[in-house]
Amino acid sequence: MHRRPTNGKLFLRGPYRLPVMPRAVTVGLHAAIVAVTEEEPRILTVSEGAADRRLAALPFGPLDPDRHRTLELGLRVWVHEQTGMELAYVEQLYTFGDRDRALAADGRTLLLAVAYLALVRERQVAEGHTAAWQGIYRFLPWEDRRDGEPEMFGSHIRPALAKWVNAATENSVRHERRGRADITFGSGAAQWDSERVLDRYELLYEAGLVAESARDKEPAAHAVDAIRPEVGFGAPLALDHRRILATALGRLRGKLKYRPLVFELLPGTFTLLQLQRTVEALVGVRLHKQNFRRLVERGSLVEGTGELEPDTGGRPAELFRFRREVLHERPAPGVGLPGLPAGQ
Amino acid sequence: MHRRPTNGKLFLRGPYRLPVMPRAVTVGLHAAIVAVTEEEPRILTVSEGAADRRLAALPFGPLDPDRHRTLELGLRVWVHEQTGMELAYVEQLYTFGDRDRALAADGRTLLLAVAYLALVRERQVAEGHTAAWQGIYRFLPWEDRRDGEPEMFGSHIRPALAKWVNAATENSVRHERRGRADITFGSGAAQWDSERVLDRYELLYEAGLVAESARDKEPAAHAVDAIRPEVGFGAPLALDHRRILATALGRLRGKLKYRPLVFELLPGTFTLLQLQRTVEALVGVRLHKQNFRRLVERGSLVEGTGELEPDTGGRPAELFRFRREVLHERPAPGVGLPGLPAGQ
DNA sequence: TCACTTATGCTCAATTTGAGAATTACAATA
DNA sequence: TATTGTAATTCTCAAATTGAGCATAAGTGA
Repeated sequence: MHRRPTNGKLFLRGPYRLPVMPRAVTVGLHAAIVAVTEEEPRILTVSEGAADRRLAALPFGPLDPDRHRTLELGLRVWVHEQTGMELAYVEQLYTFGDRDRALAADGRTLLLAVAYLALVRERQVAEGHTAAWQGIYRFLPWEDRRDGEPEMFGSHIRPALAKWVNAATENSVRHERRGRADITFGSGAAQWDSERVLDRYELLYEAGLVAESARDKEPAAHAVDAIRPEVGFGAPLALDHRRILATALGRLRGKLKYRPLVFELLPGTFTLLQLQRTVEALVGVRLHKQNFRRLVERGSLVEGTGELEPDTGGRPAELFRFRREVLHERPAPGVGLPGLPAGQ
Repeated sequence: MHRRPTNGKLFLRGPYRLPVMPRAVTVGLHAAIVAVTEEEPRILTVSEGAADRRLAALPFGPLDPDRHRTLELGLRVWVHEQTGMELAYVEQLYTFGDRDRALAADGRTLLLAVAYLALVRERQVAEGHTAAWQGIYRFLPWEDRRDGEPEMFGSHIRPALAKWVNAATENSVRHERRGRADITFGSGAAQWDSERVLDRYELLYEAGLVAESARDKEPAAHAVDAIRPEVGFGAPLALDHRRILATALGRLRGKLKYRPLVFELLPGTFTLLQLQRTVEALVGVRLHKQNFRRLVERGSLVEGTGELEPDTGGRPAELFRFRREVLHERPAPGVGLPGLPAGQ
C-alpha cells in the first residue's frame, strides 16, 4: 500500500470513502504446518542458506492478488513452492501487525502477517527443498508436561519470572506482574491451562526472556547469526514465527476438544493408543487410558476395522478408523480429554 | 501495496527474500461492536448519507501504519472517529481477502479486511455521529430460535434450500449440497448448532439467497440503492459486513461457554434472570432457568450483593456482580449452557 | 512354560446434568 | 385483608458422565 492521491472510488463499490490513505504495508502469508510423528509434534521449517548461519523460519511469502484468488490459496502456493507440500486441512489463525515487532528492514514498511495452521501427516520433504521437520517443543520447551513439569521450568523459567516480577519498582506493577505470571503459568491459585500457549510466550517475550525480545529491541545489535537459543527458553525462529507457532499450538490444543482434528494427523487406521499418544503429544499432558478409550468409543468417533496391529509389544491392538459421519451427526465432536476438567 | 522494484532488504531484517512483489492490496480494519439491550443483541452501524439511499455498514477504516502502532489501536481510532465510542473488550476475529468478494471499485485493488469483535454496554451514540444500534437478528433472522424455529425458516429458507439442493444436475453435487445444508441448518440427523452462524450465512450466500450474492456477481447491475432486503433472508449490509457480523456472532456464541464474556455486556450488578436473558439473546435459544442459576453460582462466576432489585414483576431478585477473581482461578470459566449439550 | 507388555473389559463411587416440583416474596386487586 | 399473579429461589431425584482402578486377555521373547 503506497501513498498516493485519495480516490474515494478506489475502495468501495458503494459511496463509502476512506478518509486517509495509509503509507506502506506488506501482507505476508505464513504457515504453521504441524504433524505428529513418533509421539512428537513437529513443525515444518524452511531455511534458505547454510543452516548454521540462519534461523529457521516457517514457510511464508507475500500475498499476490494477481496470482492468489484467496489468502488461503496464496498460502498453499507458497507452501508448495517452498516445501513441495500439498496441504489438506488449513485454517486461519490470526493476523499480526504490531509496528514494533514486524517492521521491514527499511524501517518503514509494516509487515502484516496472516498466519495459518495446517495439519498433515509427516512425509519426507520432496527433493530439491530444504524444508525440515523440527520438534515443536524445541521452540516451546515449557509446553511439554507429559513427564510432569519439565526440569528447565523449575531451574530457569520460574526463577527468571520471579526476577521479572521483582524487577518492577512500583508495587502495583509488581502485583500485576505476579498475577499475570500466576495465571499464564499456573502458579498460585491458578492451574496450568494447556491452551494458554500464546500468553506464555508473550509473557516471556515481554519479560525479555526469549531471544526474540532482544532482537526486536535492538535489530542492529542482533544480526541474524547473533541470535542464539537461550538455555531453557527454547530456540528462536525468524521474524515473528515463534509467536505464530505458539498461536498455532494453542489453537490446536483448544480445538482438539471439540473438533475431530487429530485424525488429520493420523494414518487411515490406527490403534487407540496411537490416537491417545498423538493427542497427548499435542496437549502436552498424559491422559487416563481407559477413560480416553471410553470417550472416543462412546462418542462414536471411531469404529473398529477388525484388523489387528501386532507390533504393540504386548497384546495386539485393534485398528480403528475415524467415522467421518460424526461430522454430520453431532455439533461438536472432539476427542474430549478425560482427566482434563474443561480448558486444561 | 504497490508494484515497484523488488528490494530484498525491504521485507526482512534477516536474509529472507520475497520472490515476487504483489500488486495492490489495501488493509481495512472493521469492527463488529455488540451490545445487548432489552433482551436483544445489537450491532453498531454507520451510514454516511441519507439512510434510505445507503446500506448500513460496520465502522471501519484503512490501516495507517503512521498513525496506528497496532492493528487493534488503529481499529479503536477509527471506531472513535466514526462513532465517538471508546472500546473496552476487543478481539480479532478473522481476516478476509477473497478477490471475488472484496475488490475495490477500481476492480484491481484487493480489500483485505481485518475484522474485530468488540463488546460494550449499549450507550447513546454521541452527538455529531450518525452511528446507530440495530438488532443483529434483522440481518440474520434465522439465528434467533428463542421462540422456536422462526416462522420464516419454514416458509422461506427451508424451501429455498431444497430448491438449491435440487438445482444441482449432478447426483453427487446434489448429495453433497444436501449434506451441507443438513449439517449447517441442523436437519436430518444433525442438530442445530448455534455456533455455525458463519457456515449458515456462507451457504445462503453461495446459494444466492442473500442480497449480497447477486451484488458481488454483478456489481454494475446492483448499485447500492438497488440492494434491497429479501424477505426472510435478512437485511444486507455494505461490503462484506454481514459476513463479518456472522463471524462475530458465531465466535461470541462459542466463547461465551468458556470465557466470562457476558459480563462485558452487563451493568456492574444484575439479576440472574438478566444474565440469563442476555446469554439467551446471544445464543438464540432458551435455557433452563434453575440449572442455569446452579451453573453460574456453583461456578462461582458471580456473587450476591445482598441488594435487591424490586422491579421484577414478582418477588424481588437479588443483585449479583461478576467475580473477577475467577479469571485467576480456573482455566476456562464460561457461563455454561444448561440444556445445551456442548457445542449447541 | 514363564515373565512381561500392552489391550481391552468391567466395576464403583463421586459428580454433574436435566427436569421439574415446592416454596417464598412482593405487587396489584378484589 | 385475603386473593391472585408473577418471579425468585430452594430442593429433589433420576439419569448420565467422570475419575480411578482392578481384572482379564492375547500377544512376545527368554
